[in-house]
Amino acid sequence: MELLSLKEMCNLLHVTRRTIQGYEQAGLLKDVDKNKYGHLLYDDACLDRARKVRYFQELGFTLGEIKELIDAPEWVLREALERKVKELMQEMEHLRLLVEKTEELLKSL
Amino acid sequence: MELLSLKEMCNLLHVTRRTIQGYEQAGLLKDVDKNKYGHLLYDDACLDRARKVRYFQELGFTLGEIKELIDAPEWVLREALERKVKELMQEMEHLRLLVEKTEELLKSL
DNA sequence: TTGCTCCTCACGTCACGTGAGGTGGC
DNA sequence: TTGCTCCTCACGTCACGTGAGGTGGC
Repeated sequence: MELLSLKEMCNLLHVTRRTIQGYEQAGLLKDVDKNKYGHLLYDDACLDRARKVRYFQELGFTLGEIKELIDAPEWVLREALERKVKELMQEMEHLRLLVEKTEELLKSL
Repeated sequence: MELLSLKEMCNLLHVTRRTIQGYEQAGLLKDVDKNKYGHLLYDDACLDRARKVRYFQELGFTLGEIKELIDAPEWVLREALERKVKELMQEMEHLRLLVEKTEELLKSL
């Protein structure tokens, strides 16, 4: 199996090494091995997992919440996602009003 | 002139005293007086200013950016707001796609 | 004296950013 | 030896949260 270096992971995920380190500190991710120079190595399962974390973060979950969700049974995930979708829709509506208000303000400047 | 207590400010703005303290530390707000017991007092100009800060925060500006903006000439404000509106619209589009993707995911669960 | 509210520090939190100090192949 | 990359701490940042310790009127 081809293993990925930390740098390759970072490039694929568009994050810095510090972000990956943060995931490790949060107990979300772990290198599968190190090469003879001590360089960190990851496999495809790690990559998938890191992508999942990224996706949950985009949805607005904290790393702590993600830790509870990422290996949770499906109904837990489902409920969390449904709640989050509602929150995001409210946030979008809030942003819409804010943009509207700001465009009015810009006209009056 | 009727002065407002810190508590009244907080209630009107729906923020905690710590938030107001943060504004003061950032150099954005200052009490106009203290009563004989040392309690902080604010006037209507403070309230307006705090509301402005809140509004800028909702738009996504940091306290540091707000410090640059709040007393800036109109064209500086205009440019900043126009940029921010564009950012917010991109963010809204991103959220829309994210919600769409998540609703698809929910169907498949 | 007790209970309540207000004050001013000041450390904690979250998700990283940003060096510091050290290692190993080229 | 120099330059480059990688490593592991560990303090810094941002906008507050959350006590700690002290004051004053009731």
